[in-house]
Amino acid sequence: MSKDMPDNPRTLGETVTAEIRRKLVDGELVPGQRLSEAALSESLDISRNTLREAFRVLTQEGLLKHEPNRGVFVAIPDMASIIDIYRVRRFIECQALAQAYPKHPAVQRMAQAVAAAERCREAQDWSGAGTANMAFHAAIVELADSERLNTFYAHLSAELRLAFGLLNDAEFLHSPYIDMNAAILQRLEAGQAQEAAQALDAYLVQS
Amino acid sequence: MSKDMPDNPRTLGETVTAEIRRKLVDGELVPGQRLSEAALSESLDISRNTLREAFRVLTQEGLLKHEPNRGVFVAIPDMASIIDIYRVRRFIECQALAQAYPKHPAVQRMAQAVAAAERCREAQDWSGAGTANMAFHAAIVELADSERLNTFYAHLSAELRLAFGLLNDAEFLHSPYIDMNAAILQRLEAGQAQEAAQALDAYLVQS
DNA sequence: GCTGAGCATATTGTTCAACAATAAATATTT
DNA sequence: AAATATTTATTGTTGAACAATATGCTCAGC
Repeated sequence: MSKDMPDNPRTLGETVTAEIRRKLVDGELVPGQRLSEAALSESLDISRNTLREAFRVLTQEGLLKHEPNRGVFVAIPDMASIIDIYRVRRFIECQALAQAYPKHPAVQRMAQAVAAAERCREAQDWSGAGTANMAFHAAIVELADSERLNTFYAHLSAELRLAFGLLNDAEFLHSPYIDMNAAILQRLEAGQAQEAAQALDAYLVQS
Repeated sequence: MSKDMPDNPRTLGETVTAEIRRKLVDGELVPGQRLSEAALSESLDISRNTLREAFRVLTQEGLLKHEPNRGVFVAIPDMASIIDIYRVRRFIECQALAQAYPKHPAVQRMAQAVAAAERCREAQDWSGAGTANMAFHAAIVELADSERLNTFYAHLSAELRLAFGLLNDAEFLHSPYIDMNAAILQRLEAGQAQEAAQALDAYLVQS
């Protein structure tokens, strides 16, 4: 996946950063909530200093908001932010699709994501379908073959999950688009990159 | 400019982060160099804990590299990184240009950058010309109207300045492209966004 | 001379306790 | 009630301490 989120967190700071990040995207910490240094550090059984280092990283990722002398808060993705994220997604994903060549290894990952989503729909596992959908779009970005673009997209994705953590109608959001993803994949595999990009554009524009 | 680099650093940590960032892009700290916590914290007259917070931020920006239990080093932009950065630049800037509409406020900033670069060339101020060139490309990204894209590009830009800090043939790098920038601007203002994007593509592809 | 095991040393990782600086809440005065 | 002063809680920052780890060194043993 991405390089800036090591699988083996060698240091405690990295471990706790990953843990808080997970709580954020999983909705255990809700937007706007204030994160007290004293309370959280005791709750996680770490020192305040170590927690503050994690705060800086997550703030840089856009998941937290740091207001000097006031504290850190879970980022509140306002409408402008959501619009901005979708604009960037459209900007990046469409171009990645349009300039992709059909034999790219990421195409296989797109296919796997589509298959997984269809399996999840079968099993009524909408949460899993959502995850598969996100994997699909991440794979699209991988078509561009840029490490930096991938990690950037990972940050966007996390921010988006934070935004949609509350309105959790996962079915309404993801289910109708499983077929759309399949159609996009099909066109790309057929060498119709432009058409695939156009389909994705229509998909993202209405969101 | 960008929102993640406040002009009024309210906290000491932000101040020192900005200061180290400046030293990095100005070449006072060279790639590969190890940054001792003890030495730097004493040199900057701050505590180790505050310095470590700054380290986390700059590591997240890609300017430093953190090796657990070994220390932090100035990032060494290898050839792969430089290629990656140029790939992303081409990816983003070309699309931003292609989909731009000529009356966008950022066009004015592009024009200002071109004018400044020509003035600098007149005065043999190649460092200033380089800065103007960077402002030109930043303005191109602004055409896309995305705050996140802008800050992402700012990070790329800083990383690039870090990479080119040593091989400081600023004239060779920037001077020949002043006219190219002017040509791009001219085409964009004439409503020929596609042609402008193509010119930029050729420009970036050879780098 | 070379290799490897074990020890010494320096640096980072982490914690703790304290105090300064600031903002929010509360009380006081007009 | 409005403005001002004061209290209080939280963050900002520091310094010191100790644990954990990597590096370099010493010294057998061949």
